[in-house]
Amino acid sequence: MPTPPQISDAEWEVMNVLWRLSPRTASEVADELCDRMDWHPKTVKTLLGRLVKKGAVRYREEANRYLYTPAFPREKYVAAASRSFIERVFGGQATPALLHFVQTMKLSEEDVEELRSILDRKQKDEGRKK
Amino acid sequence: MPTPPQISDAEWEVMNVLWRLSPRTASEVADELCDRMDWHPKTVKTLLGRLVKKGAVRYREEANRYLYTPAFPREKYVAAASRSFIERVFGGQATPALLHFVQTMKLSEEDVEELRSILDRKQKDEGRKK
DNA sequence: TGACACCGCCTACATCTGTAATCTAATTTG
DNA sequence: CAAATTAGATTACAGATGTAGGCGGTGTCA
Repeated sequence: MPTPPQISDAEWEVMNVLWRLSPRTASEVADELCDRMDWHPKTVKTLLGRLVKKGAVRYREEANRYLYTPAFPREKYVAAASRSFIERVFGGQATPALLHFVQTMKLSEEDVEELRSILDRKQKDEGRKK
Repeated sequence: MPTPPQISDAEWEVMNVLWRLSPRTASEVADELCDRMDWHPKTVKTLLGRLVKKGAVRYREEANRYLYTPAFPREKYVAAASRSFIERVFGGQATPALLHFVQTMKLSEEDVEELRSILDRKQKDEGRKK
């Protein structure tokens, strides 16, 4: 299993579209991003090409058009990006990172409730493992 | 007050040293990083130079040596990096990011306790504001 | 006092990134 | 069918980044 290739900020935007909706033609992806990001269609095409070259995206020809799909699940990229972010910004210490987020973010009543219940579940699981 | 300039991954390492210990001479910073990162001293000097040029680090000459200090507090950079990370990876939705972290991270008993108490405090503050 | 070791400053250089334009072959359109 | 549009491939190009090397001044040790 190959490791997912590194992708840049702009490439993330493209991947985000494909993770939400795929397979997609280049133009469909471009439409989305030209709109949301105010990018030139050519730019989107270039990014798709680079993603294919580095193996983050695959395509197949079908009914004489190219359909693009992510080559790796979003979760892999989320995990890798999270790790590298925490590494850089918090010296690899995840707990300070987490505390920072919880402290600085504004959370709705429901968010807080959900967090509490996740913590409850985690504690139970921990206990069970031991 | 000007906005903190963008800094790259390698530059973060340098800043991390200065945020922990400053003011520092270039060689002191270099020693740390040559060790931890296995970088050439020249590389560290270059990075320091770039950081000075872009205004993220200031220096003063004192007893004929240069002493470097961060020009902005770490918190500013942490906040900016967090925002851009969440933007890229979670489409700007901070809550899913947070839930993801809490779910995937392994947390000690104390971590969970601390999180709970932060949540308690937040809820109380919210109530007070209303 | 001469050779050396460092210092900070300027230069180097291959990649990666953002942001397209051009070229060419296929497709749709009048 | 010829012209125009489109799609993908190739090329462009400047600024950021990682990773140093070289140069000229100066303090150091023998």
